[in-house]
Amino acid sequence: MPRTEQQNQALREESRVNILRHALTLFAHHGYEHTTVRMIAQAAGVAQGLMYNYFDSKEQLLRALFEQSMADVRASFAVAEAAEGPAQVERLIAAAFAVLRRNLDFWRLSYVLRAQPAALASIGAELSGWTAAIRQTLEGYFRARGSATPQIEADILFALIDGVSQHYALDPAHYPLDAIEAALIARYR
Amino acid sequence: MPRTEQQNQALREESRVNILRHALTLFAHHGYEHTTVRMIAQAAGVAQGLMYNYFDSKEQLLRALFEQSMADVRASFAVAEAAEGPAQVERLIAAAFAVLRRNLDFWRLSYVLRAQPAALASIGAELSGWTAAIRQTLEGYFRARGSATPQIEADILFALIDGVSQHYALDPAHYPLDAIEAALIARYR
Amino acid sequence: MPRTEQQNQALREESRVNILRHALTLFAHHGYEHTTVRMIAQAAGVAQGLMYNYFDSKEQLLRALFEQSMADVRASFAVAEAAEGPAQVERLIAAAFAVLRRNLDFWRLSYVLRAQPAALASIGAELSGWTAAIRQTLEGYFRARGSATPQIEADILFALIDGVSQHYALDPAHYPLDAIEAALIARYR
Amino acid sequence: MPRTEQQNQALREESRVNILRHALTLFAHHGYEHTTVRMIAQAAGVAQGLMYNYFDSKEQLLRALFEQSMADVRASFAVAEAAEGPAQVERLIAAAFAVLRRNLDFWRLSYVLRAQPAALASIGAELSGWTAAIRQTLEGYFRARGSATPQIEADILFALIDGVSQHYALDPAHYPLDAIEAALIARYR
DNA sequence: TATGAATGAGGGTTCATTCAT
DNA sequence: AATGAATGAACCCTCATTCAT
Repeated sequence: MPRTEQQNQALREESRVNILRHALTLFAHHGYEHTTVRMIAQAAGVAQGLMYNYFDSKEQLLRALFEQSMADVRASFAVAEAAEGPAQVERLIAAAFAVLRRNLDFWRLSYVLRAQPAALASIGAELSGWTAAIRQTLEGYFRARGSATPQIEADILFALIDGVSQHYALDPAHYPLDAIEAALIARYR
Repeated sequence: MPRTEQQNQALREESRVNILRHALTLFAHHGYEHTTVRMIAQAAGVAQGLMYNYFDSKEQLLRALFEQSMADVRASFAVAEAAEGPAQVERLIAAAFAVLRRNLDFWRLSYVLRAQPAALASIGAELSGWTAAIRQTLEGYFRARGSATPQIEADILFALIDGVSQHYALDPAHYPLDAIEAALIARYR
Repeated sequence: MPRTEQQNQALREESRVNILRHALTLFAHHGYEHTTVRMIAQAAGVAQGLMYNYFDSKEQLLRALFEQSMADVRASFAVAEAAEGPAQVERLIAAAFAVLRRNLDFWRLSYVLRAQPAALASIGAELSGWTAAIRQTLEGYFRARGSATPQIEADILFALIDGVSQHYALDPAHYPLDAIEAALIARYR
Repeated sequence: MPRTEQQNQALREESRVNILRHALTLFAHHGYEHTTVRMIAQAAGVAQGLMYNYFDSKEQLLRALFEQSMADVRASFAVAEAAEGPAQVERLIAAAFAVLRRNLDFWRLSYVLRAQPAALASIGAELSGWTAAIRQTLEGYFRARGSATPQIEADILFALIDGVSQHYALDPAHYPLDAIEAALIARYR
């Protein structure tokens, strides 16, 4: 007897997620170009062709990966940002690093994509839009605080968060993210 | 009549530099993987095979490129850092951005390489060592100023400079680097 | 309650015929190579794997298809040929075109197979044998009529019927098959 | 020292023609789908990749092949048609079979392409246009002769030539093309 | 020194076929 | 009997590299 619709859906979802998970890790660590479809299949423990049951191409896999991770990140950030406490800037800093810690491989992947030619970099458009929005939020916070140059202030803090995030992503085991986070929050209080 | 030894050497050097220059631009803009040997040859106006007279492989070309650019950058930085003025930290900030402006393509390339698998990323070892040294220098400056947490201070400023540099490299035409530089120098005075 | 043996057999036969019918249409219109097993399954409204319950492979499906259609064609032809009337050649011409009209897709398929490599073309052996027999029959007719070169006459008429059939198969909506048939019958009376 | 421009051009032309020739034979005998790029390269005695120095894709190779052969065929036909003699229809018949004999593989290929799905069949558009023109010419001849139904006459002779050509192409060693040609010429005198 | 035609390993992708249910 | 997720061989194609000139 054939599997039920439900069984099939479960099987499919499992395979899809399995492939996505391993693809994220590999893309994040080896880059898009150096990750072959064969590598992903091997890491996921499936045949090479299976990927094409779920994604139209390697690039579509990357896209799907990005969309899903992006959704995760948005959600993570919303939760973190919604945390208690009066001070906006501090909350945003904490939220950014919380998201970074929770989605490290995705963050690495975003740095990989940033350094890509237009075609692939376009995948990061959503990310760029989102981060630009964060920068904008920051600018609003600084303006509300009465900063004389809120735009510059926002650019600076944004670059700072991005720089710290990238340094952390390069070597999470040794980078003193906690201490830096505390220092930044203290400084921007 | 055959060329003299000297003429030959001049020719060789010219070809070598010609190839290196175009390779840097292409690698910086399209990434290492998306830059083909044919593209470099075409941009440089020479035959594909010529590259192999000067470099053992595409990767060796990248290595050579990196070494030479790195030397340029060191020199640029040394000059900038040697500029007059009492304040160490400010001088370093200014030097960093001066180098960034002068070596934009190299800087882009370094961000491209950061996002590469181990094999290629190892090329950036020299850069890493050098930037670590700068971070160390920064730490010394902060210690000399009597900072309570010079290491954290150094990490923060270093991340800040790196973040700003990267944002500038992504869109130099619109990024307010001058204003940010001024603000940073004022802040760290 | 399980199905009776008879019900099962009916089901099987229905599925088999269903698959064969859709395969014929697809092979005839898209060619053997460009018709995927998935396409056949989809057209027939069944799962891909089902085909393998009835046929050992895609090629065996083609073979079975050919056998069955060939049997249909033989029967059609026998009926048409058995029609009243004295004149043998005319009757054969009319029979040939009647069969062509009734089995257009099979005819298309036979032209597709003719242009195939040995392996697949061998499937058409039965067809070739049969058509050779028709040619032989024609030769007998011409001999009976007292033709000086019955073999050549047979070859010519056979080529003529084949050529007309193929041109008709390529564009049945516009080809004046009726008029041509009438002209041929008049000519060979 | 590098090769001269002329030497290079000769090399390229030789390789191009070499590949085209073997591709024609293979396509004609095995069909387009069953001829792999590897097979062509092997038959031509070159590396698989070389084909792509001359043609953008396997399909473009087919196109180029078709264009060139078509030009040959047009020329052959023009020469044959220009031969002495008053009678138009006879001359055309003779020309058609002369071309067939001289370009047997191309003719086979055209039958292969006729049985292809739209995408590839479109390659044969030029051939179709040309043959349609011949049919039209035939119609003119019959009209000039005072035929009551020149269109039907043209269709019939055209189908006849096509049918004979195809039967000859299937088995040139045994098909009595000479005798058939003579018979046809006699009949249409 | 310099050229560019030629090579072939390895990439992404398709699809006939298998098999657990 | 029937399903469709999974398999993997083989396809077309790219591109770093070689080599005769």
